[in-house]
Amino acid sequence: MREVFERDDVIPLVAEVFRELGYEGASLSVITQRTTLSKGSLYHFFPGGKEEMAAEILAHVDAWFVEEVFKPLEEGDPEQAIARMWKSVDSYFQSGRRICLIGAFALDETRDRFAGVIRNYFKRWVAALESALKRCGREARQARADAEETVSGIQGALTLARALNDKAVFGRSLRRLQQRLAVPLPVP
Amino acid sequence: MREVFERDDVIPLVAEVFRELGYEGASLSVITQRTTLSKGSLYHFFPGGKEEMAAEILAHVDAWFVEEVFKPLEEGDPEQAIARMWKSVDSYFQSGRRICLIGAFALDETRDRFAGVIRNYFKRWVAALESALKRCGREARQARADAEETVSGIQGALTLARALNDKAVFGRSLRRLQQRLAVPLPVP
DNA sequence: GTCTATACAGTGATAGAC
DNA sequence: GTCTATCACTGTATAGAC
Repeated sequence: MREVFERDDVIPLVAEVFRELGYEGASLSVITQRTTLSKGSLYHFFPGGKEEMAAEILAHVDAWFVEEVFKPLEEGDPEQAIARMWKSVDSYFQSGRRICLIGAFALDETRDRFAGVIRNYFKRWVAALESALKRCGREARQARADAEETVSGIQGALTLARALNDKAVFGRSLRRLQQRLAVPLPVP
Repeated sequence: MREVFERDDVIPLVAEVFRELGYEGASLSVITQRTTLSKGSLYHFFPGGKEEMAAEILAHVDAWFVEEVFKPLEEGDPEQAIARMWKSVDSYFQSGRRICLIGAFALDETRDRFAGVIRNYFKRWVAALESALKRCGREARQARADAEETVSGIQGALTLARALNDKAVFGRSLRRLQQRLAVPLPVP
């Protein structure tokens, strides 16, 4: 029995390896095991090797957030978009069982390789949320501060949940952040 | 010219390499360069190799926080201890230029090797802060929530500052967290 | 598009001279 | 306590058969 893969089938599998082991820790031998693909096949899909795999995955994750989270925040109904963000974040990070690959890459020298993507991802998230908050009627300075604090808080929650090996921490943190972000509707 | 090192002289140097490159990324060849010590010498100090180096460093960092932050929070005047915590955190993480080694280790499979230390570090930090907040007169549930949120928030701030390559983010986040934690003194 | 076989640099680690 | 020399092994990457 022999399976035939598409490039896009491989990406999520490899992504999970990077998430679990980090860039340096994700060796090709582990990747071959998890994908059930040989090195030859992997290099067929990604001639640039490991670095190309990681770049592709980061672009993939980024694109998902752009469509699912950032664009709605930027363009859609702000309150609906914010509610959707909380839902997407909780499900994407599997209620704290899964970490943020881009956030993890930001912490070590891996950042240097992918500085652009990493920076843009977080920059756009903060800016998109800030925009939505302003359209909710929040004052400009406050919107900026709250957006930054929220994105930062999500990353912190992921770290702490992982460190304590307690996904409940993630749920609690998310709920606190969400509550703080909920603006009281302007009194009619 | 030939330098003679003590084990304790080496630890901070190696620690910085781990912080920058992560556990897997910190190769012995880099460590020899940064310490100016040969592999032979390193194995003289750390017969257990890389894993022993990392364990030693984690214990070192942990001990520093215990003395500088946790114990004061647990035993000392709570308001003074909290003020001291903010100062220590800002200076330890060099206002956002330096990341948290223990937090970074928590994110990838390195966590599995050092799960105990990592868990205890964060657990004790949260508990110590919670204790101080209670002694400040805060209600128990609120104290717990605020402690968790603060420690989590610091980790998030480190991640975001690194990702955006903007240490100002760290300063702002720290100030916001600090402000939220500041309890209004009970009205006399 | 998949595989095996292979190249060869770099890895963590050890032995032994000084 | 320091070094150099060397070890076996795994790392990424490539070539070529099917």
